[in-house]
Amino acid sequence: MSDPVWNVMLATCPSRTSLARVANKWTAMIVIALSDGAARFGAIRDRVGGISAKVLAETLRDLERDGLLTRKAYDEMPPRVEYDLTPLGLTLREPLTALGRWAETHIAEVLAARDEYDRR
Amino acid sequence: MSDPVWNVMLATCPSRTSLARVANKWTAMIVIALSDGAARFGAIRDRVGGISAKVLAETLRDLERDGLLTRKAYDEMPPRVEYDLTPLGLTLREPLTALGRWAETHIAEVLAARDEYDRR
DNA sequence: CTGCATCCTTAATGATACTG
DNA sequence: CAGTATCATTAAGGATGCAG
Repeated sequence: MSDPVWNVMLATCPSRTSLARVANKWTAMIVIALSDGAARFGAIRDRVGGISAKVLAETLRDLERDGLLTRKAYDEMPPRVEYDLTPLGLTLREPLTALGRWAETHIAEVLAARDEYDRR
Repeated sequence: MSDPVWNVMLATCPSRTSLARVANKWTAMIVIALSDGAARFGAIRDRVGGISAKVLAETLRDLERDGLLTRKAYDEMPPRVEYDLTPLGLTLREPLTALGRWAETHIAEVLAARDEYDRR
């Protein structure tokens, strides 16, 4: 028996939920923030500019649930929690850092396009 | 004079707005839908399962504004409008189809991870 | 057919305060 | 430090009707 034929273009295909999680700016930035290895909650928050503790905690929980990263809480005071990409999460590093680089590489063209569009 | 050093990890960097547009499920699916060439509004809506006319029209306008696709309205009745990726938009084809394939390829692992997470 | 306008509902995010 | 809880705000999305 082979797998179902997953297709993200179908509204009801389970793979759609996965695309929604992965094609997401917070996911992209968190994966980028973890590209060099494990990091603590506070370090991730510092790296992902503008993210609130609430959104970060929620997104990290979602990513852990989807098997993209691990959460390791040390029983210390004050608390220390480390997040790290799983092997599955590591497979996202390339496509998502590529998207981040795309945004940086082409922003000048995008800004120019917006400017021209808005002048009409 | 060189360009500013764009960095999507900075909340106020203009490239962040570009990442937000590009790391987005609707954007990904629309780019995928246009991978084989120009398509009409209705054809895109049919290919991107579950998208409403409103969201599609809004997203297409945003993508046109950012210079990622062109919109060509023919003066006919009933109307016909064709959308096509620009050279800039074409550079997104690879990273975004890669994300779509990722979602389809790894959804089984993701579902298994969710299952295990939820059983705790 | 391809939208836009409107209204409505839901989801995402932000702000603040607080606890182990 | 790493969250959670709560409340308020904003953005995203859906439904319907209508127009060129």
